Amino acid sequence: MTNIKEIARRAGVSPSTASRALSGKGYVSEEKKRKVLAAAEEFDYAPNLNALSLKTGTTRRLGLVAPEFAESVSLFTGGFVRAAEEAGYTVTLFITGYDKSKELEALEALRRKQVDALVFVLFQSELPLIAPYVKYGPIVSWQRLVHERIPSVFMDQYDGYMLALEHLYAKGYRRICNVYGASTRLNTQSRIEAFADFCRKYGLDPGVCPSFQNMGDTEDGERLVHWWLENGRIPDAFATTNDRVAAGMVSEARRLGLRIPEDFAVCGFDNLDFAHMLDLTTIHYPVDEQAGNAFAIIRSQIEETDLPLKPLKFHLVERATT
Amino acid sequence: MTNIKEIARRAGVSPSTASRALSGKGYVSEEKKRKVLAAAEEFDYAPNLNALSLKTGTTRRLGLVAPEFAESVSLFTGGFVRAAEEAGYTVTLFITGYDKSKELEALEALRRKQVDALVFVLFQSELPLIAPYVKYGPIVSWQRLVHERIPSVFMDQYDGYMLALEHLYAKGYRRICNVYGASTRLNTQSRIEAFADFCRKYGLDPGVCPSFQNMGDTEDGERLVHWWLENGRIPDAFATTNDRVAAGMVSEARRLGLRIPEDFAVCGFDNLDFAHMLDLTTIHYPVDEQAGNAFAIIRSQIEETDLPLKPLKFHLVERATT
DNA sequence: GGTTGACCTGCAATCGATGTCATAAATTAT
DNA sequence: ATAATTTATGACATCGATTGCAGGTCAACC
Repeated sequence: MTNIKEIARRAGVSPSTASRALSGKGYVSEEKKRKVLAAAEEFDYAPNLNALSLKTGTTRRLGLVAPEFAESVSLFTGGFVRAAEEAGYTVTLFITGYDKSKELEALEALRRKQVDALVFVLFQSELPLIAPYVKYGPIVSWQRLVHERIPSVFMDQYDGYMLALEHLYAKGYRRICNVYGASTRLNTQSRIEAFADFCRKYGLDPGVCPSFQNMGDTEDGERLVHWWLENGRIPDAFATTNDRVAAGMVSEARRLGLRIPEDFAVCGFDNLDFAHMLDLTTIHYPVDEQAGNAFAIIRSQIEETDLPLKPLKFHLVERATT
Repeated sequence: MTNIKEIARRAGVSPSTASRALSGKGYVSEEKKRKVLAAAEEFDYAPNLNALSLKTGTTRRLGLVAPEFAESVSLFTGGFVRAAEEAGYTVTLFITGYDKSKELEALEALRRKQVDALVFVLFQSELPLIAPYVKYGPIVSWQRLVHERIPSVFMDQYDGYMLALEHLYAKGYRRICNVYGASTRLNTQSRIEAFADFCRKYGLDPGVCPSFQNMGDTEDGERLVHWWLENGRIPDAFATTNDRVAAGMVSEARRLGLRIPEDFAVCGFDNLDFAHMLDLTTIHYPVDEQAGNAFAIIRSQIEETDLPLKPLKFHLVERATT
């Protein structure tokens, strides 16, 4: 439509002068500046960002790669986008559905300069496949990992899980069942350590209940209740990997007429939206702020400054299920 | 990095030939084609999308404008992004926080050719402010509205609400309380009509219970329960604007020791994730598919074809609260 | 043998901005 | 009065691709 040449013509100056007038850089006489600005106003000029991106080699656009938009991912996304917009960046979404080839597409988008940087929320690909792409722009991960070129903004869940265990102990529960998430995640390892330390501290037998791994969905929680009803004495309390599993346990228990926390207690993790509706005791996970930190790291790398990260802490939200 | 000129040089041809070889358009001898492809492979060539966008004036990037990233918005977003990626488009997110100036930024992004089109999920701005921007690219709305240049993919909630009312009637509830959403929304009007028709059909007195408007949050639901406990005989059933309100009512009732549906029934709307956890009877709203339709409309306009839209229907999901 | 048309290739323009450079006028310093 | 500096401006190259056009070869056809 109306480009800068057109504006220059209308104002009776060269494109260079028009550019200077509009950007405010370099020398321009007051008079011509006025004319250019007037022409820009009149003919509704807006710079073409693609031209700028080509020229500068940068887009002020970041890519966010996530498998889907469930609860905590959308929290993270919201926090990330807000932080980015605040600083004048824009965010492009890549949804992978746990498909590695889709993850590759996001990496290619970085290579083709469609985005300046990438944040991986959760991913499937092997690290050695992702790593070479850092030469095209910063890559940050939410998922916990160890790599010298790809920082991750994870929080070690040892502390958070210990919070849950201590709370259950304080409430008088002794036979505690661990409901862990994916066994491959480093956080599961942290939680296992936390439990071991917890048992040592209070002289409890770590083997009093079996632990469970790879639990993640509401359905897992529902099944778990049934498993226990059919296989021996139900534990005093469950410390779970996330609120979804916890919610599944709580709602299934209610359906079966069991009372919570009298028949058994449940502590969730994450403090998602619906935890409040279910009156679920849980550990609050500051996903929002963490997303802000992810952005800060990216921005630090892009702008070669050193932005401070917000220190984050888990905290207990006590409700009615413990 | 490595651009097409570099590849051309390495392959011993001109950039034009290299371009033709890479794109497969126009005549290129087999031999040179091989050489170009080999060079591209060897030197890890990837086209700069910004250059392409500048040249073609199109980005294959769409903007999605939403106030925040809560439940149903993220469902819509997920559906939209999946549909877009399927067709080779990418989606950039604009989160407004109900701030009109942020909505304007999204519109400006369209004008500056950062995106080819926009979809507004929910917005605050007046239509006459948005409308002029359609000359820069298609704009579609999820929020229901009437405008000849801005199509909206709303579903008239008359049918869905009637489904809820009929269900409550069939279950034997007669004193039904309407819990409506924002009074400014056209959908609220549709629901009021549905209720009027419903009462006429069954010879019920529409004024048997007061109706409520501008309910939207969990907290509204919680307050509503208290209001009724303090102000007269509680209705047999509540037909609500969305699951959040319904969830607030259900969870507050449980907290207060009331039994559902014996003391009162509640029917939600949307069938969000957590409805299952709360065993909430609700009306399923096919947000996913609707987002797909929103994309189809945009694509039709961009590519000047005429893609079919998927016909959508509400349906009842009966659970334990009615 | 000359015309036609398919095939192949590279030059140069283009998309819309920025920025370097040369040139020149106006101003200040010496 | 002259040198040095600041101010002002436009021509032109550049970012990285695509594409119209002109010029060329070569086989086929009449």
